[in-house]
Amino acid sequence: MDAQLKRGLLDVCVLAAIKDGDSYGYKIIKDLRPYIELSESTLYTILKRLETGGMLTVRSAEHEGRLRKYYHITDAGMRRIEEFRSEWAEMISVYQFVIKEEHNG
Amino acid sequence: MDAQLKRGLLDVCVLAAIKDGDSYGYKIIKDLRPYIELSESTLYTILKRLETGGMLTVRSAEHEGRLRKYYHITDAGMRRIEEFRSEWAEMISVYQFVIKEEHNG
DNA sequence: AACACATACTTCGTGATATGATGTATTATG
DNA sequence: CATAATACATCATATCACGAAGTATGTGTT
Repeated sequence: MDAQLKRGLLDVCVLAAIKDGDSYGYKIIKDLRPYIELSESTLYTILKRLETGGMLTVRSAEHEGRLRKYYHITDAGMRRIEEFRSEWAEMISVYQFVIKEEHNG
Repeated sequence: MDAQLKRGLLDVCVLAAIKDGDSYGYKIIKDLRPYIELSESTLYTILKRLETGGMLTVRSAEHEGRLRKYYHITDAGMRRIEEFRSEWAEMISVYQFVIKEEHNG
């Protein structure tokens, strides 16, 4: 997908990936892969931003010797997803304007 | 609308604004206003980028003493709009993932 | 005449951000 | 024992939207 189009979706996709249960970086990337591709550097940047913005909280846990950081969505994060629903309506209106055909007789 | 969400739409909106007839900067802003808000500095940046990318051509003309630069969409520009239609399908799939509800019994 | 406002395009600096490259460390697989 | 997969971290870079400020002309108001 076009890099610019992705920009508005990434944050909310990451939130959606943890909204039904805590998850961690590597898993989030794999879960999102069917819908949207993102690299590790991109994801960790996003996770940091979402944490700073109070959209999620982090907890470190050891899993089979390896460190894992589990991300948990907050109320603000859930509200962000709801907000996206409203924004989608605007998106549709823009989409329809873009693909609108002129009447040619 | 969210600034990041706009990013993927702006280029294609500007193309759509000239696809049914040549237009100029100030008019494009007004025509797009009901759908998406953009400032002059943003628009002229976009127009320059689209010109460089071969999506449109420019022609200067005087209109009542004032300079106007009319923008004309190219075949590549039209193809960009068609491409957006395909991207939209991906967008919908992302949207559905984001708003999907878990089955809670 | 003086002033505000709309039209019309231009340039500059800044902040946000996606991404590749690179690094560290452990476990699993052949 | 080498390779891949897992897992997180940091840095430099390029793209880009946008506010601010500037130049210039026409229109409307008092």
